[in-house]
Amino acid sequence: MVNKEEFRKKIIITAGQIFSRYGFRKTTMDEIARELKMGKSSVYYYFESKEDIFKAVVLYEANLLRNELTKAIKSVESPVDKMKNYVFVRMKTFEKLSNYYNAIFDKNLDHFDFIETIREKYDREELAILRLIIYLGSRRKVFNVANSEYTALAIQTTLKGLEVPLFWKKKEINIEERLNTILDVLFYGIVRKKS
Amino acid sequence: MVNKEEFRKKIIITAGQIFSRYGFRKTTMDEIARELKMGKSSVYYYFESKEDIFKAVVLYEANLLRNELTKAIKSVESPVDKMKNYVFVRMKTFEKLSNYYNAIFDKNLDHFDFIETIREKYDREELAILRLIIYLGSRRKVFNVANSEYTALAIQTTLKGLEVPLFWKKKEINIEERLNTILDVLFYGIVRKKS
DNA sequence: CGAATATTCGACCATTTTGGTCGATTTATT
DNA sequence: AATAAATCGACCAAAATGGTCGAATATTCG
Repeated sequence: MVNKEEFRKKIIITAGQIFSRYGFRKTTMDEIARELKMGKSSVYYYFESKEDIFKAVVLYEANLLRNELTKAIKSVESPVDKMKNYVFVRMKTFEKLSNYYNAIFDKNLDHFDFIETIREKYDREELAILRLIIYLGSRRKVFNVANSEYTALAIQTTLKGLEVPLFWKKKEINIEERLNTILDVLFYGIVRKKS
Repeated sequence: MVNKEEFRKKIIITAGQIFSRYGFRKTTMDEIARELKMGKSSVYYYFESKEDIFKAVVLYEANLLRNELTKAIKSVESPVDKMKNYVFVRMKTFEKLSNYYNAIFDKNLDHFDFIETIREKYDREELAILRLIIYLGSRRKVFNVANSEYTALAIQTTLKGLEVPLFWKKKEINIEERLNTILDVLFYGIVRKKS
């Protein structure tokens, strides 16, 4: 193999797909190896355990999410649009990164220590982004908030509340609609009233 | 328990949900029992084996499908509408009855003898329905076919071809659109040209 | 080339999981 | 109270599973 890292990535992606279908528990190392068309022992050449692969998958997805998010807020100028984009992309992307999502939110699943670490890290990062957007909006007199820190925290709480029902997407809730409503509510309380 | 049959049905429905999530193989008897809030041995009081439950689930879903279909063609009068409804409902319902669907079409899954039997039976029934619709349309001079039997067979083939890609619904194919197109094609070759 | 290194693989193992059983216990019926 | 219906926990043999190891095969490099 030309690049060992490249191969690890391939394993991560393939394993990620299987994990997202069956969950960590019900996914077999043989299954992963079979899908990769290689012997099980060969997979162990790249990762030292099943948990290790899962960890890499979750990390990979978490990074994906962060990239999407930074891209999303960079793509627009106004703070309102930044906030809108952030919420939308966060939601849409979460839908796909089911391993990251499940790892963090599914209580029934096995919980590893590293997940807590990752969760905390990304919570912190998210808070920083939100704080920045709010601060920017505040500076431009578009937002009217007393304290960026606490406001960011409040918004993050809202977003977290939004995550769980995501799992019930089977029901015919129009997610766009719902997001827009939430954004409206958010802005209605946040946007400086004219005059 | 008031009614033993009633309880069997409850097991069938619950087990059906789990089967549809994990497949036959990866579903555990303990899991089914746990979801039903009863001991595993109690489940065995109603069914004699895991395969037995699966059989019942598939049969149950197959019946559901048939009911939906007969209802659908009875709800309208014109042969064209009957045909339209039939194709639509068949498609929509298949999406939900994943156990029946998988049992029949997923080659990777374990295959039991009883599945073949069920498949053949419902193939025969479907053919009869199609034949009837075509015959009716033919009689009313709406359809123009030489032989109901063979035409029904041809349509069934088309429907079967449509089933497999259903599984790839992840892709953004607009299923309504596609169905309509197929129906158009179907009718364009079938409907008697005016004058 | 040939030695050293990287990669793959099949066979194997210890432990866990799992479908299924059984006798005992509890609950409902007569 | 006696019988039958239903539930359950403990248990088991067989299968599945995560992981190991040494050998085999490719690849790199002096």
